[in-house]
Amino acid sequence: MINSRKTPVPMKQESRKQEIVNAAAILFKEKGYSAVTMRDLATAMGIKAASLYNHIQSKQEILSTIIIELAEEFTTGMNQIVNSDHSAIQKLENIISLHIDVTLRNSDGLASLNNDWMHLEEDNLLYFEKMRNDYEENFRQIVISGVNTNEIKPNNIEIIVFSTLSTLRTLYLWYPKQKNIEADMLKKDMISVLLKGLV
Amino acid sequence: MINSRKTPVPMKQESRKQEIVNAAAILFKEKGYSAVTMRDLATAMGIKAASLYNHIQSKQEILSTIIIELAEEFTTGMNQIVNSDHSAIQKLENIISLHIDVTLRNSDGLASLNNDWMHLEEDNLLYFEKMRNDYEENFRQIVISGVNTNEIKPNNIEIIVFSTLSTLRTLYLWYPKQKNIEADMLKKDMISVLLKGLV
DNA sequence: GTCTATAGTAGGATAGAC
DNA sequence: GTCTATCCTACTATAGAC
Repeated sequence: MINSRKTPVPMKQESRKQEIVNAAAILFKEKGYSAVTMRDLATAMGIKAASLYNHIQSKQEILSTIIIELAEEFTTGMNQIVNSDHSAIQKLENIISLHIDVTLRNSDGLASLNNDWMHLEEDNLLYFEKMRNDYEENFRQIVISGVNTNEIKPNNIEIIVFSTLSTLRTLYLWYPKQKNIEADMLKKDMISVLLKGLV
Repeated sequence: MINSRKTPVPMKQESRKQEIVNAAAILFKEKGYSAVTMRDLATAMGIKAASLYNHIQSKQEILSTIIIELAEEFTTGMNQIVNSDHSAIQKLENIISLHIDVTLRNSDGLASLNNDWMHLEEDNLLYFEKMRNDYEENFRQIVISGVNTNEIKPNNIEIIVFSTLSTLRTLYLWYPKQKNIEADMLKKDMISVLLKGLV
């Protein structure tokens, strides 16, 4: 709920809810959704558990806020890439770039997206699974078109899709540990390693 | 139920505990350690929760049985590879092979090793973390030696280590979905994709 | 080896005072 | 917006009968 007051306010509404969501993402990353209690979260916020419910409706709402927002970000980014008229290799480079951008902006939330999506309920679970499947299928089709145009070596398609996606999906685990690496350098090196190989 | 008789039987002791551990690994893979209850596990085994405690001491013991055994398997395998006199590339190929072998044998347990190790307690947590750090450091040193002998392109070392390990560590998520791929073919293709690149 | 019954604790969430 | 108090449910684990 954005701007739910009588007097209109310039910007940055609902920041208390966002603070809770951000704090929750950090805890979910450390222990997983199921192992984090509302009391843990309240302690991290410096308040009591009951007070959380003035800002959020349920623990489940926190999880879906984290995950659905990120999944939509990936979906939007992928759609732009798919609808561009770049080569397959350029599209893959843009996908790597997309993952790095999202990881820099919200690496905590990506932990939930990767490990706790199965705790989403009802419609949100179905919605997430559809976005995830579509994302993978778009990725696969880009790889296939790259093989067809001889841009990509004709290895087993599924292994290419899996190995590349698994690296991009676990960036969130690794990036925060790297102290002195800039986004542009990271993109360049990831493209080099993922697309051009080690040897 | 195997071997539940008065007369002693040659081999395969404690199989009831192993059945419980195996059933638990499947459930832990689906929902994570914290979200799986002893009632869930008992239902999967076709008994009541209280009956589980005739075979195991605690839920925690199940988790540590799954994880520590696998971690020791990786540690043993890595030590053999490190102490061999192969080239860096050959060592990396053997590491890929090790991961594929372990994944084929126990892909369910690998989910716990990857996602639920932080729920280990006390000594087991420290023991696990030491094995994991040592494993990564051994991996890193092999990559470094490969760069020094010009076997491996001098990209950012950490990116090479991270991208390769993240693919190998998430094999368990992907392999069971592949119907018609044999271990040898998988090894060959993984080596090709991970070491020689896509382009 | 499995059962019923239950102890003891901790979880998500609500009511109502301030 | 936060608090205290509390409800109700569900959890891990134990005791003791069969």
